[in-house]
Amino acid sequence: MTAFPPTSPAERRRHKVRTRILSAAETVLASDGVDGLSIRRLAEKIDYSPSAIYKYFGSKDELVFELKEAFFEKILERIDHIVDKQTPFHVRARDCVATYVEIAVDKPHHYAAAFAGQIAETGPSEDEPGFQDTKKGLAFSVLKKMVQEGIDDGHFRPDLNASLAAKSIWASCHGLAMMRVHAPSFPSLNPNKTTISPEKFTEFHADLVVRGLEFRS
Amino acid sequence: MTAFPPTSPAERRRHKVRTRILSAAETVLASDGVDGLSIRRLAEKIDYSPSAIYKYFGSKDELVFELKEAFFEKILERIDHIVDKQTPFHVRARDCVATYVEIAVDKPHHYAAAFAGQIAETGPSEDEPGFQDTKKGLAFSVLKKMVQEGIDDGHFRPDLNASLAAKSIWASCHGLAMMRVHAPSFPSLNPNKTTISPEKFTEFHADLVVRGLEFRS
DNA sequence: TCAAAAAGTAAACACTGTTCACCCAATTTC
DNA sequence: GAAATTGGGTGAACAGTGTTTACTTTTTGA
Repeated sequence: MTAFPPTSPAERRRHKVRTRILSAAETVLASDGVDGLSIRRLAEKIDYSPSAIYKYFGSKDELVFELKEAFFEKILERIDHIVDKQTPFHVRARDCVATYVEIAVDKPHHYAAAFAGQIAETGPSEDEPGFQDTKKGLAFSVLKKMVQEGIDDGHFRPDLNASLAAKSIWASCHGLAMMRVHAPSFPSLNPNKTTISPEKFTEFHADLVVRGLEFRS
Repeated sequence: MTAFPPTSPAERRRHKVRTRILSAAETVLASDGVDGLSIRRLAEKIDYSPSAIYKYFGSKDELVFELKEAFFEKILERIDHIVDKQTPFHVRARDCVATYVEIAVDKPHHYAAAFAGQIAETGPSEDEPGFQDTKKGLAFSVLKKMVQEGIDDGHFRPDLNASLAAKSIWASCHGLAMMRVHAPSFPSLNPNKTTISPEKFTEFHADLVVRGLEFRS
């Protein structure tokens, strides 16, 4: 259990090495993905032996998990920033969707890795032990709060369950993010006539998602 | 280039071995995912040497690609069957979404593998060379046709572009499918009060997706 | 029948994550 | 201060992986 912030020189040194490993891993992940991120390659980058890594991380998965957490923390910050703005509600809502997707596209390997754990691993299933505390979980609760606001203010259907709606939104965002990550030219590159930039398409998608929730008289 | 259907005894034998490999691979993929699917394990299962596999498939990726194609063919069949039904439009639309997700959940490893290729591989980006011919591409065109029908019949907004709308729908389906694949208890297991079955949630999601497209006076 | 082509194989290459026994230096305890 | 204990760091090994190469056997076609 490495204390944070580090106090003793020993802990401080340990923390420093840990950080060196993590930032080396961060670079490799960004450029070559989780498959290109090998312990040996990491060790070489920081001039240690491969086995040394295991004095700091129990396994590769554990190491990658920390990278994912940091990534979601960054997403969380960006989204939080948008939610706090004083722009009209539907603009904020659309911006959240669009921003989420753009971050994913910006760091495709990070995003893919974040959701490519072993099947049956921790997805955004609320109330699973620990999920609330994870950065992913925090991001979700922010989203949920905004949906609740939309319901309370009459923008969204009053019969909506905020938690379920938020999950549906997340799923829709996730889907587009994945599509764009795995096919950068999505939705199209050289089509019949439907020439539209990925960014524009993301806005279009965001609009549809929000529309689905809106109250209609 | 193995001809199909096979004519000569040689080709017939070759085809038989190929099929044996594929069906062994199919079983392993279903139970242990693409990571558990190793050439050596496959070879052992069919009592061949590992290198023998390479006389039938150029690489593991090539082999897996065929499994994915077969999988999408199955999806296509199911969806096609729904589209052809004479039920009300919005029922059909919702059923398509729900069915797509349920198939994914039914064969989680298949679905995950189908979309977990190298980043920047073939996603549903129309008009990329060959995409139209792939099973994935075919499935997409079926979806697009249904959306067009929805527009023409006044169920959907008349200003919609069928191709873009179809892609948005697909993204939303894909997102939920991925969520449910990676977190089987999604949307929730033991929540505060929001007890809802995954199936019910999928219906809810499908409903939202369709709503986003609907015409409102 | 005999040459050519195809099918199948063992062994190796270059990787992977992980563990083990060991060494050495720093820290803690007496 | 000396002895003992901890913790960082290492090389070598284990058990895997996809793939290639050289080689042998079988089957095919003229």
